[in-house]
Amino acid sequence: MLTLLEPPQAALRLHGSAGESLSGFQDYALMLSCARGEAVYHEADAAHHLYRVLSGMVRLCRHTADGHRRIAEFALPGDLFGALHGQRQDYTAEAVCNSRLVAYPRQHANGLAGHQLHMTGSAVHLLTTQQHGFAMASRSARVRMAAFLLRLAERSGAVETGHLDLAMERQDIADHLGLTLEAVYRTLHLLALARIILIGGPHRILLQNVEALCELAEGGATQ
Amino acid sequence: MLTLLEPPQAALRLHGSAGESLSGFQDYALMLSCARGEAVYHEADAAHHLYRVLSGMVRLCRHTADGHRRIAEFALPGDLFGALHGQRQDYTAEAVCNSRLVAYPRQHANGLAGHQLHMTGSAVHLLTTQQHGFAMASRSARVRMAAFLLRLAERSGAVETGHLDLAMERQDIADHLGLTLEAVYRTLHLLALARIILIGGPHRILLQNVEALCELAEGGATQ
DNA sequence: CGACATCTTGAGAGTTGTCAACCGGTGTGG
DNA sequence: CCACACCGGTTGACAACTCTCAAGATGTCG
Repeated sequence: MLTLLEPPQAALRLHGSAGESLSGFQDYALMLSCARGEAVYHEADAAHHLYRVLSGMVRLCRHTADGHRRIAEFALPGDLFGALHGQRQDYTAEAVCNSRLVAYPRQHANGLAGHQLHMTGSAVHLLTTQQHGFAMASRSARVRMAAFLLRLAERSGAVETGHLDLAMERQDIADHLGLTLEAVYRTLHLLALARIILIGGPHRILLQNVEALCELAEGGATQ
Repeated sequence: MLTLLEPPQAALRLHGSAGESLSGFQDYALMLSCARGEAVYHEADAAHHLYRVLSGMVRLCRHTADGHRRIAEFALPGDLFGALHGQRQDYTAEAVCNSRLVAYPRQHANGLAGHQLHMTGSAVHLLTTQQHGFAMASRSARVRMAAFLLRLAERSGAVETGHLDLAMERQDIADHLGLTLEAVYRTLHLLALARIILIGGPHRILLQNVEALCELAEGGATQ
């Protein structure tokens, strides 16, 4: 069973302690650490487990035929990820930064509070996917970036504090938003010039005008 | 109960016969016709029913603050639509062309085969939303159009026959793909010049090179 | 200190948005 | 019956935006 948590590509270190955040799974849950850049699993791997982020961040991505990468989602602390249905994983999961995860064997998840977990996972994923899809429907880099920052801020609780921690690299953001690396820099710079955000280093964004960010994200027209 | 099926905005005509395609719901299902352009329900209406398309096509859309319209999905014959959770509808549903629908009271759907229906609906919607979102991540009009045509062809069984029926207008396609009306024309024209499709009128597309369409939709890079 | 990855900015080319005009069918009223 | 308005479809010209390519700045780690 433990070997399932150690795909040959990833140097995951297992911890003895059990997960503590999901009732009913303690006996089967396994905690694991994952260093920056390490893969938790790869696309088409056997989907034996569900994962929950305890700390850090995980990116769920695919690679297209022509070598481009598309990041479907960033999983934040508290988020579940891993294929709910089917035998194989849909995405590759990689740690954006040093992260701690809990792995739940899917057989037990299905057996115990399976339905609830199913529904929760599905509903959350559906909602988040819809929001992202709507943002991507706009072709403007400003709108995409605004929607991305806003959603990340809401999910990480940064709307109140105004302090947003961008754990991922610029290239990650680019692959998530369907933009180029340069467009990400320019757009962030643009938002900073407009006094909507303040860039306090590569991984620190201060939200100065959430209102304006909302307007951009929502009302954003075509281009 | 019948009044629920007749929101004041839509002149829906009810039929006496019950739906015949979903076992266990015949006693509660109501069949209804909806003329081109009519609304089945509006965003934020009370979500009392689930709907299934028997014939025709329904667009699920929202209107942004600045008056733009975004079509999240086109529901084809066999597709379910309507909010699964929550008290209110997420989208406005309008008939693209004269359509026949079946309405299932959600309370009975939840009571009887509720879980299965839930899961089916969620899973289908999630899959379809993901695919669309991935296509939208590309900024190229060609890629978006190719993915749209391909997915519509797969869902309507047009891949085999090669004959695709575009019931919706060009503006509907534009609002679905996040493009302008003119871009839709140009892109279709471009695909026609490349011998990938053949335009046999506003609502008829002949698929001439599905391979090339797949390559465009999948391998499509950023621009 | 040097190598390397990441971050950042600049200049030109390409694609799409914007604006405008035209075409064809349909419905309506004189 | 015909003129007209109207809607959907279609195409062209220009501007704006982003991508591409390139170079430099900053920072991290050996």
